[in-house]
Amino acid sequence: VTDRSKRATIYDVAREAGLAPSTVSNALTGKAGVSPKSRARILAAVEKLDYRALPLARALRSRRSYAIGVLIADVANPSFPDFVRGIEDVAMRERCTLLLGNTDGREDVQLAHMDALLTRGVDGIVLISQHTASNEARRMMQAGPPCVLVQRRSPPFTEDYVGSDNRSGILAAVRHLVEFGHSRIGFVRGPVESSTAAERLSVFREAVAQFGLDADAGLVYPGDYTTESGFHAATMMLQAPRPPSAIIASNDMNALGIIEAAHQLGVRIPGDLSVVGFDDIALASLGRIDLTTIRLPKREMGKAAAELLMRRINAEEGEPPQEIIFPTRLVIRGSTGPASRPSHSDSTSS
Amino acid sequence: VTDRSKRATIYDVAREAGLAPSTVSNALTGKAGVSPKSRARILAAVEKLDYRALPLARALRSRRSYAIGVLIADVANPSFPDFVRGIEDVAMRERCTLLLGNTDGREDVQLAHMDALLTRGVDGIVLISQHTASNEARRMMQAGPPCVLVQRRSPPFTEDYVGSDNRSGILAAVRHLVEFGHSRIGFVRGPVESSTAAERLSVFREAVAQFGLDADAGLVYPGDYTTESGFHAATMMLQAPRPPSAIIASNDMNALGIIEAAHQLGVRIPGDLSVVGFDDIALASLGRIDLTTIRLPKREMGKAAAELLMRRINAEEGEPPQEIIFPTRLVIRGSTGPASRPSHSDSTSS
DNA sequence: TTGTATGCGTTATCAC
DNA sequence: GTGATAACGCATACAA
Repeated sequence: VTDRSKRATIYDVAREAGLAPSTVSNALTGKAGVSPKSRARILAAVEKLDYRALPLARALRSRRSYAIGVLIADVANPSFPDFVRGIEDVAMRERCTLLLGNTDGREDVQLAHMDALLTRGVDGIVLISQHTASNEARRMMQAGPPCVLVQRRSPPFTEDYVGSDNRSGILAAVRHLVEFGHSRIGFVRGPVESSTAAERLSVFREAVAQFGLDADAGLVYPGDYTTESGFHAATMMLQAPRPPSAIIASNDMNALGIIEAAHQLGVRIPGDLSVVGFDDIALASLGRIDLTTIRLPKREMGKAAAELLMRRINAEEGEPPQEIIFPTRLVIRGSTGPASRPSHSDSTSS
Repeated sequence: VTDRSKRATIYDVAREAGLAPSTVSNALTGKAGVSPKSRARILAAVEKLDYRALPLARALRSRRSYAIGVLIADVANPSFPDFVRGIEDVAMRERCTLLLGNTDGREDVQLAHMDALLTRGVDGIVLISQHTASNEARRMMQAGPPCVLVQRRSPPFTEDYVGSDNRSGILAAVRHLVEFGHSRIGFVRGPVESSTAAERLSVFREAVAQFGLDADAGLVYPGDYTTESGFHAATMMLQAPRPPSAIIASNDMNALGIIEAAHQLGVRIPGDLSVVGFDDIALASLGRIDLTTIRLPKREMGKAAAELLMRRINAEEGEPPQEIIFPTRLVIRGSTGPASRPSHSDSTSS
């Protein structure tokens, strides 16, 4: 059906329909100024020859590839599929194909991918949690086709952006923990390059001040979005002289690491330690995990990013960069509970 | 850096180097017959103008796109990233880009994706767990560029294939359970279209006969690879008059559903029920999950599939289809244990 | 409304 | 070893 070697071209269709190639092109690309009669003849010929325009050639000529690039920091994070599905939703509708790149959070890999995408003539790019601060990255975003940033950006905020309301999310989480009587709350911060992680941290610090919680510097642990990072952070924090009675993770995968560390140290959840995640991945609701977390409407965010991108692609220049912030919602499950009486006793040593 | 409008073309390089475009092309694509001197001049010009060939144009002319398509049934399955990474490993080395498609296990979506990929001129396609039986699918695979199937195929087995040794995996699992004294073993079978699922089932039946286990038809439950399916299957089986004392899941995600159902029914694992998964996703090793499972070398399989595909792409026709089967290994964790004395008592009703 | 000619950036062909 | 020139398949001015 699709062997390139003996595939019908627009010329074949033109001949079959007794019209000129340009007319066929006009008809097929939906341009006005083709008589209904000709259009019908062309459609018939197309049907008969099973003609489909070659995207390659079309893209070369028209500078429109009907392909959009999606760069993701970590395919293995369960949040990713949700974003992708949202993007797919609109991509399919717009007859676009997705080019996927996994960057491992490394800027060099990201730049290489971006270069490959640009050079392939994608119509636009969705950057999910990618580096945006460097000159190199900036230059690419400006020189190339439209870009929409998701969940990470850098000042000055001159790009289209889809993000989440981290402020209310973190505040809700802290308030929830405070209501349970927690006053020593640990916090695993996400990657330093992540604007989202930075925002969450700053809001957390605000909340600590606002609610009069322990502002111990040791309660903020540097990390990233991985399970390993959560494991490591919790292992350290829980074995410190005065361990926290609750920890807010950088995200759900991170929280799984925290839970694992607690498990290995014999620290019970939520008895000895409350844990709050961020994202609300599907696993969080499993009985064995039962993670209280801050839900992110990931699919909707992906969809919004793609919609915005399509608008940029189809529209004239000029509109100022847009910023779409999605609300978050605290989903309370079994990983959070009342703080044990005083400041809870020292956990078992390793 | 990459604005298409004022991007250096091969003509610019040729002018800069004082040579002809075709010579530049020859030099850049590594063809023999270009003097070292010219080559150096060309390289210098390329450097100076920051020239990079446009893949679009290159593909149009040379019929080689340096892009390969990857179709996956379910991006949300944690196994998927591992396969993809394996594919990526070799794709990057070969300077290929990945075009990703998610098919949801639906054949119509799959065919649409395949059409899009073919029509985009990808050099090859890796089909992970896709439909391969229909005429339509077959025709596409034959008419188009090379295809490599992973984890699912249909007779007659005339395509390149990368799979796993399901036989020894299932046998090891059953033996393991038998050693624990289990004699009523449940089995959730994967999607009917999956050759892998079918093979596992048939081996399971063999094993049941071989070890003289209960051959109750109710112990084989139809399902697929999802968590929901596992949940549903386990909910039914555990509430049946004579529930199994162990269940082998269609895969790890499926096992999570089984564990969840047990959790909700108050059935303890492994006290009342042993569970064995298939895949060994990262989560399986978490203390809260602790799933005994049959490990699949996913990344290696992805890599092997990509390597095989590259060979097909670069080689002349003629070699017979190849089949690469990877060994599996039973990883014993905490979700399996001794069978409770007799045939275990009825579980709590919902 | 339709047709003609040309260009998109590259590689392939075949002279030189 | 090198260089004109013609494709690749389509879209776009512009002429008819």
